[in-house]
Amino acid sequence: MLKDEQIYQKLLKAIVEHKLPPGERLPEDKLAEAFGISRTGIRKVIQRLALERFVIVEANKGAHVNRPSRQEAEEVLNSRILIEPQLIPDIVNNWTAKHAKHFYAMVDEENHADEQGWLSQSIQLTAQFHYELAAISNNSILAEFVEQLCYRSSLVLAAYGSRKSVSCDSGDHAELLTLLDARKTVQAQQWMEHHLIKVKQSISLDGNDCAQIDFQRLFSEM
Amino acid sequence: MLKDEQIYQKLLKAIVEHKLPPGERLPEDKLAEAFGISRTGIRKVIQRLALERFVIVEANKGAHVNRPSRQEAEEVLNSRILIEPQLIPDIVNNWTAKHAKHFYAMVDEENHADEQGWLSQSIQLTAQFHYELAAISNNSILAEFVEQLCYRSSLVLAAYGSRKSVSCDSGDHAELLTLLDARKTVQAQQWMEHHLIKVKQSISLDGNDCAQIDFQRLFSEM
DNA sequence: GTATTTGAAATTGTATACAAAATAGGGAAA
DNA sequence: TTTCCCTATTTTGTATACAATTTCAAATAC
Repeated sequence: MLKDEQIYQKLLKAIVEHKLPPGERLPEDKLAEAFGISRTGIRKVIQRLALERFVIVEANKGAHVNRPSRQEAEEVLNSRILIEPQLIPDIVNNWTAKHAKHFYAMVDEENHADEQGWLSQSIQLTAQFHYELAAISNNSILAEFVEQLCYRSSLVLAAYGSRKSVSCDSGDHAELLTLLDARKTVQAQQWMEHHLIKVKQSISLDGNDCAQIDFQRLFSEM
Repeated sequence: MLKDEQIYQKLLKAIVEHKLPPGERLPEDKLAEAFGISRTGIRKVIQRLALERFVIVEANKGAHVNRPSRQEAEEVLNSRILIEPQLIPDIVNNWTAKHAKHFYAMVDEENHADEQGWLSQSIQLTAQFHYELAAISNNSILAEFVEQLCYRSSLVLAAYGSRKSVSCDSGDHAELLTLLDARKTVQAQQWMEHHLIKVKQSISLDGNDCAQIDFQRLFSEM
C-alpha cells in the first residue's frame, strides 16, 4: 500500500526522466489500477502535478504529461537565472565543510553518470545539485520554488536538450564548489549566472517547438 | 452553480482578508453545503489552497487557515525583496501609456480606500498593485509566483501588521509610477527594494508569533 | 476538585456508483 | 475511396456510501 506522496514521487520521477514522455495521456483508471488504489487517490496526485505544471489537465479530456513550449522553457531558465545567483550570499554564509564534502561527492556521481552515458541519472543528479544547493539558503520558500524549477528544467532538457546540454549542466559543478569553499561570493554568483545562461543557450539553438517525443533522439546520441 | 475556480477565489479572498482568520477550521461538509456542492469538489479546492500554503491540512484532522509564523512571514517578504526589483527592467521595457493610466487609477483607489479606513480593501489593492506590475514582465512563471507571494503577504500583514504597515505599503506607489514613466530603471529597482524592506521592517518590530487572531487588534486601531 | 476513561457524535479517508462528455469505429452516402 | 454521421465504448465529473479516525463530553476514579 503506497501513500500518495510516494505515488506523486514515482510519477514525477517518471515524467522528469521521460519514462512518461510529453504528451503521454494519464488515464485515471489505468494509473489507479497500476498503483492499487482508487481513482480518488490518483486524481489528488494528478491535480498536484497539474498545479506544478508537470501535467496538463483539460476539462473532460483528462490529463497528459506537459510538453513545455519553447516560451515556457525559456521562462523556466530565466527564472532560475534571476533567482539562483541571488541565493549565493546566504549559501556562502551557511556553507560548512560538511556541505562541501556532500556536494563534492555528488559531483563525482554526476561525472561518473556522465562518463557511463547514464543520461536520465545525469539529468536527475544535475537537478539535485542545484536544488540541494538552494536548500542551504535560509529561505525555504525560494528553495522549494527552485526545486520545482529544477525539475521543470529536467523536463525541458529532455525535450529540447542535446546530450551536450546535459553534460554542459553537470560538467563543471566542481568549479562552483571551490568558489564556495573560498567564500568568493561575487565570483560564485557570476559563475552561477553564466552557468545557467549556458544551459539556456544550449536549448535555444533552433527555434522550433518539439512536435513529438524527443527522448528517443536524445538517447540515440549516446 | 459555482465552478471550483470561483469557489477557490472566494475562499482565498476570505482568507486573505481574514474573514476566515488564521487557525479557523475548514470542515468539508460545512463548506460543501455553503457552496452547494459535494465534499469531493471542496477537497479539490482545499488541496490547492494547501499546496499554496494558505491552509494547512493535517492527516485525519482536516484543514485550517494557515497562521504564518514570523519565520514564514520574513521568508515571504525576503522572497519578494529578492525577486520584485529584478523584474523592473522587463517591466520598464514593456511599460506603455496604457499601463501608466491603469496603475495611476489603481493608486487613486488605494489612497481612497486608505483615507476611508477600508482596511481589507486597502490590503487587497496593495497586493494587486504589486502582482499586476509583475505580470507586465515577460515571465509568466515569476509573475504567478509573485502573485502568490503577494497574497501570502496580505495574510502576513493581517496577522502581524499594524494599520501603519498597510498604508506604508500602499501609500507611495505613485512614486514608483513616475520612475517607470521616466524609464529610470535602476532607481525604480532601488525604490522597490527599499519599499519592500520598509514593509518587512514594519512587521518585524516585535519578536513574538501571534498566538491568537490579530485582525481584531488591527481593526481596533482604526 | 482534578484527572482519566469511555463512548457517542462529528469529521476525514477511500472506494464506488452513476451521470455527462469525449472518443473511436463502423456504416452509409457522395 | 473519402467524408460524414451515428452509435457503442471509454473516460472523466460529481455525489454518495461506508470505514477509520478524531473530538468532545459525560461519567467514573482518585
